[in-house]
Amino acid sequence: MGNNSWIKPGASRDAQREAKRQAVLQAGACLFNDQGYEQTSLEDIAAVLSITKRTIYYYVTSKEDILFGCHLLGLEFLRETMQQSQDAALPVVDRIALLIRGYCAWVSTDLGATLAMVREHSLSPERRHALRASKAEVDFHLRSLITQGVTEGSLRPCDARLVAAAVFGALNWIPHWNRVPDPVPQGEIAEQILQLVLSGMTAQN
Amino acid sequence: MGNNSWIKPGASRDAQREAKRQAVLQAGACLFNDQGYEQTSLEDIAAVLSITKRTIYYYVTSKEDILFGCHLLGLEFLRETMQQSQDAALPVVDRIALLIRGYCAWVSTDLGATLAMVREHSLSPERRHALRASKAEVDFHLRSLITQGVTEGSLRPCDARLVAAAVFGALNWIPHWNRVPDPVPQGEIAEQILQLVLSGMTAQN
DNA sequence: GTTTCATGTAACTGATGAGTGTAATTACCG
DNA sequence: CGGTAATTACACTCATCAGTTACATGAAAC
Repeated sequence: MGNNSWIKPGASRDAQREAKRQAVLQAGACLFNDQGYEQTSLEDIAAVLSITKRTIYYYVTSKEDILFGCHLLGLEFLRETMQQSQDAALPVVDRIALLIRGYCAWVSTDLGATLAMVREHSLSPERRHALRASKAEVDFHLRSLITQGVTEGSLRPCDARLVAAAVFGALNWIPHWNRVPDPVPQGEIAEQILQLVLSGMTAQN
Repeated sequence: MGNNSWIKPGASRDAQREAKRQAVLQAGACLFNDQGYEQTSLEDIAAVLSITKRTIYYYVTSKEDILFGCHLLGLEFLRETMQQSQDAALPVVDRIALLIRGYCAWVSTDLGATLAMVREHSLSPERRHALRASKAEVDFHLRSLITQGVTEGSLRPCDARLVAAAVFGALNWIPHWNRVPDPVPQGEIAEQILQLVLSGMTAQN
C-alpha cells in the first residue's frame, strides 16, 4: 500500500493481513463519517489508501462488509470502556461518570462515530439485528445503572429508559456537530455533559 | 392522486397545487426517515401516493428538491415553536422549557425528524449552507437563553455552546430510537428530558 | 530458488435509479 | 362545453458504482 506506515515488519503474515484489513475499515469509517456511506465509493477508500479497488476485495468481500466490520471493531473498543464502569465496588454515580467519559472518548473516534453517524439501512437484516442487539446491550447497561441508582436513592426517580436515551442522544450527537475544523476537545465535552446530566443546568437554590 | 384525501375541493388551483406539493414532501419525509434518503427511490414515493413517478416531476424538479423542500417546510413549523419561547416577559427557565417541549413535539413529526435523520451530503453546497445557517439559528437561540440564565444567576455557569449541543443531541436523537411500533408519547419524553437537563439525575442531597 | 502471497491493470457486467420526451387521456374550472 | 391543467403510459438515456475476470508481476517466506 502507498503510505504503508501501519505495516509492522516483524509481524506474521496473518497479523499484517489483519492490520491492513483494519486500515481499510479505518479509512472506510473516516470517509463514511465525512461523506456518508452511500456517497462513498470503494474507489474513494482505495484512493485514500493509495491502493486499487481490486485490492480492497482482497481484504473484504463487499462494501457492506466494510461497514459491518467498522461496527464490530468499534463495538470491540467500546466494550473495554464499558467494563471499567462495571466495577460494582464504585458508587453508581461514579460508574455513570466513567461510562459517559469513556463513551464520549469512544464516539469521538472514527470507528466509534460510525456507529452513531451511519444508519443501519445498508446492512442485511441479520447484521442489522445483530448490530441492534449490541447497541441495546450498551443502552441496557446505562439503564440498569440508573435503575440501581434510583433504587438505592442516589438518583432521583425517573424513567430509566427515557433518561438513558436522552444521555446517549447527547453523546451520539457529538460527531454530528464536533467536526473539523476546530473540534472541541473531547474531554471538555464529556465534563459539560456530565455536569448537565448529573446536576442539570439550574443553579442550586 | 390515488388517496386524494388532501384535496380541498373548494380551494383554488394554485392552493391545490401547493397542497399536493406538500403531500409529496410529506410522503418523502416519511420514507426518508424510515429507509434513508438514498434508499428511497422516487418510485417509492410515487407508490405511497398512488401516482406515477412522472407526476412527481410535475411538482418538484428533482429528488434533492423534495429533500430540501422537507427541510424548508419543517423549519417553517419549527419557527412557530421558537417564537413562543421568545417571550421576554417569561423567566429564562420557563422559556427553555417551552423551547424543549416545542422542539420535542416538532422533532416527533415526519418533517421535523427529517432535519435530524437525514444528513446533508445529498444537498448542493448552497442549499447545504442555507440549511446549516437555519440550524445554527435555532442552536444560537438556545445558547443565548442559557447565557442569559447564567448571567442573571438562574442557571449554573457552564459552556452554553456545549450544553446547547448536548440538549439538541438528546432531542435530535429521539426519532432515531422512538420508532414504530410502540413509540413513547412525545410528551413523556419531553418531560423526562426537561427534568434531566434542568435538575439532572442526581437526587437532591 | 521456487512457491505462495499481495497487488496492479484494465476492461467488463449488471443493476439501479434519476430524470426526460412525447403523446394520449382524464379531470375540472369558468 | 370548451379549453386548460393534471396525470398517465412507457420507453428511453445516462451516469454511477458494486463486484468480477483474467492475467501479469513483484515481494516475501520457507
